Amino acid sequence: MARKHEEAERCECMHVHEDMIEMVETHMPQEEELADLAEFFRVFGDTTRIRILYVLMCSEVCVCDIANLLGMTQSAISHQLRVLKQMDLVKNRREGKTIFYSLADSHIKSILSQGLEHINE
Amino acid sequence: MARKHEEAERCECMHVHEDMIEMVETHMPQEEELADLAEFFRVFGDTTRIRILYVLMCSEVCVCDIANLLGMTQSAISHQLRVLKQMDLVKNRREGKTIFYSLADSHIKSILSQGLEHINE
DNA sequence: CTTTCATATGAATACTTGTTCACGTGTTAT
DNA sequence: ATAACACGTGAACAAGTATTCATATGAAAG
Repeated sequence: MARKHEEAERCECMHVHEDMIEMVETHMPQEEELADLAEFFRVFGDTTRIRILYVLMCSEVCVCDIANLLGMTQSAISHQLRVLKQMDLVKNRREGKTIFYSLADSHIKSILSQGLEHINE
Repeated sequence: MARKHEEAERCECMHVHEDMIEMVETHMPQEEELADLAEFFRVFGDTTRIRILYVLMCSEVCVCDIANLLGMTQSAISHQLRVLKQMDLVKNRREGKTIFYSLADSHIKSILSQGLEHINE
């Protein structure tokens, strides 16, 4: 989503100290890392994906079960599982015709609960 | 983002047990809470906003300093600060003509570093 | 091989979102 | 009052995204 922002017209003021600029530039992650970080959090920015993650917290389940539980089409779930998989939030396992999905990492739960903590003041 | 999904055509299979369905439904947060949660994480899903947060981790700064530091227009920054403020991630303070922004909450840092932990395996 | 079932995927569409542009607001100084 | 400055904001546009629809893949059964 970050668009162009090449040469922005800047105002004249500059309140920050020189060492502050230094400090910001040393603490700020690299551009690529920032992009990865934003992409990571964007995955949590959708209720369907969050609901899928909450289902997978309870149990390993197949795609069509998730679709049933959430009242959505298999296709929609499959598309979102792809996103979750690409970000390494879920993993899957084949058993005959069905494919079972589960959480890839246990600290996903921790991130979600920290989010809940914040919105509940 | 989350669109209609009223009546989805569901496949016939149902692998999950009855008590699993029960468990999912008791652990899944309410619809409104899920929406708030997604909205919260969506704020972190943009590199500009993340960069602003990293700047504010270092120091309380004014809008135009952020614009200068990030090489973007004051307007773009102002729009994003509004989003951050609405989600209670930042607070501000007026001093004459300038308005200083700072982090509203210290555990924002914790959420960001957990994100970094994940993407660095 | 053909059919059936569970899942994946590409294209299309409606919706969302970040930035820019122009202008409005509020404060300080002259 | 007027000008200058820092910041906020609404409209508009481009780019991104979630879902649907139709179809493809891949495995098991007949």
